[in-house]
Amino acid sequence: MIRVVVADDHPIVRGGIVALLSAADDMTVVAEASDGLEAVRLAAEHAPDVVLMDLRMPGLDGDEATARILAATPNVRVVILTTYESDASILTAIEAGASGYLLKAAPQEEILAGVRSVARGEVALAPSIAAMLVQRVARPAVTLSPRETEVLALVAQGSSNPSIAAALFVSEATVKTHLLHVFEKLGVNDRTRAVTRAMELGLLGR
Amino acid sequence: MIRVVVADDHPIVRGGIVALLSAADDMTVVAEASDGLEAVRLAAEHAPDVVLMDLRMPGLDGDEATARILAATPNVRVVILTTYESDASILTAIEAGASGYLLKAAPQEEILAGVRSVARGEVALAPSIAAMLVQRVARPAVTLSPRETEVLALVAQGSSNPSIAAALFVSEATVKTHLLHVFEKLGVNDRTRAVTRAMELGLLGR
DNA sequence: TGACGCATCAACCGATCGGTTGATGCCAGT
DNA sequence: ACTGGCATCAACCGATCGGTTGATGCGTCA
Repeated sequence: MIRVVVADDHPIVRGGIVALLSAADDMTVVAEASDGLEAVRLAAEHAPDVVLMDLRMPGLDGDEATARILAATPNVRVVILTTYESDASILTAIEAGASGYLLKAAPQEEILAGVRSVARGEVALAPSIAAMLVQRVARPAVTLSPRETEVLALVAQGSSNPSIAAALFVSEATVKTHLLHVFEKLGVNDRTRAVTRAMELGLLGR
Repeated sequence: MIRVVVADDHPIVRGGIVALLSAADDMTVVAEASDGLEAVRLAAEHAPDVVLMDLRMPGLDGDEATARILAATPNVRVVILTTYESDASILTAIEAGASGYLLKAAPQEEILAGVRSVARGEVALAPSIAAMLVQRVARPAVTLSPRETEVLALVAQGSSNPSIAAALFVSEATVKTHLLHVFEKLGVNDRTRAVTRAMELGLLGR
């Protein structure tokens, strides 16, 4: 019997997940959480086999909750179940130690099979996530340095190079250098496209 | 007995919705659709009291499906049930004739109450949607002309004014004039902020 | 008819941007 | 010690951008 804690901030979605798992002969839902912090607390309290958790929740997101759950209860395995998110957020969850990443758009049988795999100690990835990881290994992702990200975020707010320089207590030449590095990394030629491209890649918040 | 067609492309979410409605004494789910086209077909076939439908679905989105359902079966009422979307997409659904707009994050009782209101001929709005509509009436939304939108989309792709002018077979002065109008309307001072602001407002696709 | 929104266009000017060509220094890893 | 990434900085220059000040013409609506 696979013991599961379910965490999702949408009650109607959580209801659907609980109903699906409860109908399976080999699973039982031992607790339900509506945010990341509650998921961490219930995992510690119930020591389930699997925490099945959304990624985007109020307060504490699923990736941070994953890290905390695994730090506190290393025998628990975490499966992320979410709508498609950016490559960057998927990778953050996997780097945090999630053993599975499943999509809500998947057929119900695929979600059940994923939970079972993870309970057996395997890794379960939705096919599109697996494909993304394969591609990522073949061609490592673009990353921006913290400073580059900081400068680009100010660009996205409409700041000019001189005003960014003033805000960050550096010279315009420094701002410009950071931006040129960003353009190189993202393969773009101007600030506006850099912003939209970074958003597409999940490197800049929306 | 309120007869409902449920439309959502995520099987696990649809399962949660169906479970919730089926557990209510006064509701029965007469059919389930996994996309907008199927919702239109099932509404015509079953003539339910209410179609409870997601907004963002493959093939045909909920707003277009709403318009088609109402054109073909005017006695059916449509309730949109979705995660939060942009103000613009909410308005499009309401303009298409949806009688309700509910959020998946809502408590289950609120979703049931919303469906009952709509079945009675009333309008059901999630509180945050109602608040947005009130604000919208008090302060009408920004809109961009088709040409302004076209120019701004090219800006978002990193095109310079000269290249936009060439692409659209107009002069640079025309491009610049459109952009200046966009800046005025959006209350911004530069192209980059215009793009991000328009995305925030749902005026430019992501 | 007049007003408004939209689309189109021009010229001038200062500010900003992007590219280029360097440079220094710090830190971490091999 | 060396290398690479990151952060910082400068000067010059041409291209682009944004603001300003106009203008015309079309279609729609009251």
